[in-house]
Amino acid sequence: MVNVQTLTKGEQTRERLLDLAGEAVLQKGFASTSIEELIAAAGITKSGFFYHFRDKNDLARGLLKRYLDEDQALFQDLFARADALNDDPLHGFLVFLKLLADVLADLPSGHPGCIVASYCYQDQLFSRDIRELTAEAVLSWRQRIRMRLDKITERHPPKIDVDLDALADMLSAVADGGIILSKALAQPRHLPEQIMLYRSFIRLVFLGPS
Amino acid sequence: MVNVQTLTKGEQTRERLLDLAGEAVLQKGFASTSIEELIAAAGITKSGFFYHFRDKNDLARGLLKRYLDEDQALFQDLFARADALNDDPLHGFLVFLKLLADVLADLPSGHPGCIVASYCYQDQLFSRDIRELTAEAVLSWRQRIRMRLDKITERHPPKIDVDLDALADMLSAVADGGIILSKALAQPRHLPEQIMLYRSFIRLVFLGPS
DNA sequence: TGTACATCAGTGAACGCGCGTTCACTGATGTAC
DNA sequence: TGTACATCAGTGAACGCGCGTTCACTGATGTAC
Repeated sequence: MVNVQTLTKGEQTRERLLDLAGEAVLQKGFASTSIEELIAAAGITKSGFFYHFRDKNDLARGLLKRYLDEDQALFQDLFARADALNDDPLHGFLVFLKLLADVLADLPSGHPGCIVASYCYQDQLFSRDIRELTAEAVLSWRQRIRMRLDKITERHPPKIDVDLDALADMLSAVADGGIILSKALAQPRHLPEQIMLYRSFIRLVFLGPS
Repeated sequence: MVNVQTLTKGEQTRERLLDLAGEAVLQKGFASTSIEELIAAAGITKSGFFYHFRDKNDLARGLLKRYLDEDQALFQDLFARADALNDDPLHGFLVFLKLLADVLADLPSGHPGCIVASYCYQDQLFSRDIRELTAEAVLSWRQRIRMRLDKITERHPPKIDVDLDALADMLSAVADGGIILSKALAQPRHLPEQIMLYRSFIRLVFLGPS
C-alpha cells in the first residue's frame, strides 16, 4: 500500500495507529476501540497519540479517509487493468468484476470489513462531517459504476427494464452484504462468490443467457 | 407485533427495554448503548434493569433472539400469503419478494437496521454463544430460501450455471447491503429497490428475459 | 563551521466522569391450606 | 374468609475501574545566518 521509505518517523507512527485502529474498529466497533489499547500496541504514550490526532473523532476521520483513498486506488487500478485487455465496455466491466473477486479471494484472512458499513451502524458517534463523508463515498461508488453502465448500454441495450443507478448501487450492496456473510460465517469465500453472482446478473441483463 | 394485553407487567418492562436498546444499538453500536440511558427512558432504576437481564451480554442475547423470532415470523407470513395466491413455486417466490419489498417500503422511517449485521461488526464484544446465534441465523436464512430454490429448479431449470446456496445467500447480502445504502444515504427506498433487483435476477435466472 | 532558534515527535502526571456490577432490602400481588 | 408464605418487580446506595482529554514540559533533528 504505502511506501514506508517515503514516510517520516511521525507519519509512520500515524500509519501504525491507523492500522491498529482499523483492525480493532472492524471487530469491536469504534467506541470500544480505546486509545489506551492503540498506544500500548504502538509503543507510545497517550500524549503521543494526541500529537497525531486532535481527539478521538479525528482518528475516526483519518481512518475513513485513508480507507476511501485506498478503495479508490484499487478500483482505478482494476479498471485500468481490465480495460487494457479489451475495448468493449461490457467485457471490460466483466473482467473488472472477475479481477475484483480474485483480489478479494486472495486476501489471506478475508476482507477485514468495510469502514463505511461499520460507521453506518454507529453513525450517532460521529460528527456531521464524517457522516457526510460516508454518504459521499457511497455516491462516488455509484457514480463510478454508473458511468460504466452508461457506456455499456450504448453498445448493449439491456434485455430488461432496469434502473441503472440501482444496478450500480447493487455492487456496493452485494459487496457490503458479502462481507457480512463472510464475517458471520467466518468463510471469506462468500464475498467473492457474491461479487461473481453480481457479475452473472450483469451478463444476463446486457447479454442474456448464452 | 406483540400483543401488550397478554404480557405481565414485568414482560412489558422487558419489552420496553429491548425496544429502547434495539433502536440505540442500531444507531450507536452496542458498547455505546448504556444501561443508564435505557433505564432513564424506561423510567426504572439500574437495579430494575438487572432484574430483567443478568448482565449486559444477556441484553445483547435477548435483543438478538427477539429480532430473529420476529424475522422468522415475517418470512413465514409473507411466504404463506404469497403461496396462497398461486401454485407455482417460482411465481410464489416472486410474489414473496414483491411483498417483502412492499413491507420494507412501507416502514415509515425505513428499516432500522439488521441486528445481525450490527453484531458482525462488533463481534468481539459478545460471548461465543451470541456469535454462534448470528451464524445460525444466516444459515437458517440460506436454508429457507434454498429449499424454495430447489422446488423452483424442478419446474424451471436455470438458464445459467449458478450455485443455489450462493443465490440463496444473495438475498441476505442484498438486504444487508440495501440497509447500509439506505442508512448511508438516508433514503429508505434503496432497500426495497435492491430487493426488487434481486427479484429481477431471479426472473432472469429461471425465466430468462421475457 | 558555529550558534540560535524552530519544529518534530513525543513524555508524564493529573483530572473528572460515566460505566457495569453487586448487595441488602422492600412493597405489591399471587397461591396454598 | 383469613393467614402464611412465595414470587414478582423492582429500590437505593456504593464500588472500582477505564476512559478521553488537558497541561506543562523535553530531547532530537532541521534550518537560517
